[in-house]
Amino acid sequence: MTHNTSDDRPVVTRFAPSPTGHLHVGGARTALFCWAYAKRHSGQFILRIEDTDQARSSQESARGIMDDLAWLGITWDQGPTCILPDGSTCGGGDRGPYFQAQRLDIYNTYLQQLIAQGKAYPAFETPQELETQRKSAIAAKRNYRYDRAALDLPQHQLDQWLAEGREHVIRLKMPDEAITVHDAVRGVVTVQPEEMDDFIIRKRDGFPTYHFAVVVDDALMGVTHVLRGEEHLNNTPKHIALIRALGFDEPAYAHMSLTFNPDGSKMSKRDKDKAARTAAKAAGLAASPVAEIDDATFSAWLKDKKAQLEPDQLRALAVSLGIALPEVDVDDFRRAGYLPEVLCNFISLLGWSPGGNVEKFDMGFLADRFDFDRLIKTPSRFDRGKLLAFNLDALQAMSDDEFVRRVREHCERYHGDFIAHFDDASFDLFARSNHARSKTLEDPVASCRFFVVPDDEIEYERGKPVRKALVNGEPNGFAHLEAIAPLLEALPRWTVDAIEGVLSEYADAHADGKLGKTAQPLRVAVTGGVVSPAIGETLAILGQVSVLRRIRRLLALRETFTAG
RNA sequence: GACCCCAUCGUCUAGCCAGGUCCAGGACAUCAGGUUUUCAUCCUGAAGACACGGGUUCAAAUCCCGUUGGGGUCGCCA
Repeated sequence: MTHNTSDDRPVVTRFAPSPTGHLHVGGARTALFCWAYAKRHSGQFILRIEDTDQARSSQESARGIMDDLAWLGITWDQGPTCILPDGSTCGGGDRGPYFQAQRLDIYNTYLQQLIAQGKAYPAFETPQELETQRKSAIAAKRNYRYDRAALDLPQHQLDQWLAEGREHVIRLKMPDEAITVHDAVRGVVTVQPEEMDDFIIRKRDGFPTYHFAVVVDDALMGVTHVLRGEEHLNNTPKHIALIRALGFDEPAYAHMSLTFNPDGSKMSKRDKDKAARTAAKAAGLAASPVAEIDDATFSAWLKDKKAQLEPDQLRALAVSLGIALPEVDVDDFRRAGYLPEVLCNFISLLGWSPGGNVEKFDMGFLADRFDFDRLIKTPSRFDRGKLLAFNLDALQAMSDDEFVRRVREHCERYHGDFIAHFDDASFDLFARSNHARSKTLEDPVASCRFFVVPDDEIEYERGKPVRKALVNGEPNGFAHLEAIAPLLEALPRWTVDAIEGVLSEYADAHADGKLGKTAQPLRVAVTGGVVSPAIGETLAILGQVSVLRRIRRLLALRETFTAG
C-alpha cells in the first residue's frame, strides 16, 4: 500500500496548520491522529506553521494554535519551540525553520532547479486576465485549464519581461500522464492528465503556494506519512507530480473523511456569528447592546451574513443575549468547560474507532492502537450533545479533589471574580458542592452567579416554581422562612452539618419531615430562583450574614408575590 | 457543470477487506416508568438502520454493476 516508501525509515508525521486564529476542532482531530501515529511507531511528530499567505498570517495566531495543541496534550517533537504549562519545552529540531515564511530561500533554490530543468516556467497573466478566462470557460460550459500561453512566448519577449522585472508567477509543467495515488484510506485513486493543469507553484509576491511549500518541506523534513483531510485528496496528484519533478521520495498518504455540523454544514467560525445574529434579530435589536461593539459595526454585521465580529465582541454579545455560541475552535470548548482529554477522546471517535464496543479511552490507548486501517471513509457530524455526555461521565468519574482543582484552574483563567470572591476553603466547598451537578467546568460558575452578587442585588424570579415555593401551601414558604431565620441566626457554628441539622429538625417538626418544604423557600431567598447546590452547602458557602440578609430582604418583599 | 470520494438506527459507530454465528451490537439523543431536598445525576424498559435496483452465490449489510443521495476539488487560500 505504501508507495516508494522504504519501511525501514522511522515514521515522521506532521501537522501543518495555517495560523489563522485558533485551532479548529477539525484540525485538532488531524493533529491528534498524526501525533498518535507517530507515537505508535516511535516516530517523530512535527508541527509546521504554513504562513505563506501574507494577508492572513500573524504571530499571535500561531501562538494561539500552539496553546490549543498543548492544552489538548498534543505535543510536537519538532517545530516551533514552546514552553508547556508544566514547564517542559517541546518543539525544536534541526530541520527547521518550522515557519514557512522563513524558508523562502529554500523554496527558491528548488524553484530555480525546476526552471533550469524546464519543468517549471514563468507566466505573466494577471489574476484579472485569468479570472476572465475562467469565466468564459464556464460560460461556454468548458472546464477551465490554464492554456500554457506563457510557453508560446517568443524567447526575446520572455527575456525582456524578465529583465524588466515584470511580475509573474511560476507554474509547474504537468506531465502528460495519469497519476495514481495509493491512499491508505481511499485505496487507489487515479487522475487523468486532462484533469490537471499547470498549477502555480510560486505566487506573484514571491511566496510559494501551498502545494509547493508542502512538498518541499515534507521531503526536507523527512515526512514519511501524510495524514490529512479528504479535501486534499484532489491535490495529491499535483503533489506527486511535484515530488517526481523534484526527485523526492513519495510519502504514504492517508486522507481521512471530514467532520461537519449536525445539519451537514461545514463547521465554521462563522457559525458563531450566525447564531448570535439570529438571536439578535429575534430580540429585535437595532443598536449594539454591548460596549465592545459600536453601533455602526453592529448594524453592518447584522445585515451582512458573511460579516464576522471579533471573538471577544461575539462573547460579550452572547452574554448580553443570554445565548451559548456553538463551539467550533478548541478554545471555544476550553472556555465552555470541556476537559481536554474528553475532547481528544471524542474527536478521535469521529472517523476512527478501536473496534468492538470500546469508546472511552485515553491518549495512551490511542497512541497504542491508532492506525490507518480503522479510519473509516464516511464523513461524520459533530454531535455536541454526545460530547457533553462524555464530559459529564469524565467529571463524575473524577475525585472531588481533582474536580476542585480543575474548576479552580478554569476559574483562574476565565472567572477571576469567583477566585477573588472566595477564600480557599469557600472556593473548595463551592466547587465540591457543584461536582455532582456539573456537566462542564463552566457549570458551577454559570449556575451559581448568585454567590458573587451583592446581597441586595439578588433578582427574584417570578415564575410559577418560585411562587409555588413561596406562596403555596399552609404554612407557606414565607411562613417557614420566618420561622427558620431565627434558628439559623442562633446557630453558633456555620457548617454544612450544623445547617442541615437545624433544617431537618425543623422539617421533622413542622413540615412532615419534608426538607423540600423549607429548602425551596430558602433557595429562592438566597439565590433568587429554585436551583442551586444542596441547600446546606449553598447556605454554608454563602455565609451566615448574607443568608440572613437575603432571607429578610425577601420577607420584606413578600407582598409582591401572588399565589401561583 | 467536470472530476474525485462516500453510503448501517436522528447522530457517532461495530460488523464489511477474508459472505453464513446479524430478523444487525454498543454509545449519544428520544420516549415511558422508577430513585432523588431543587437542578443535574442514577436505574429499568421501549422505539429506532443495512439508500434503491439489478447481478454473483446454496447463502449478501458484507462481493460486482447501475441509480439516487451526500461530500470534496476545480484559487497567485491553506
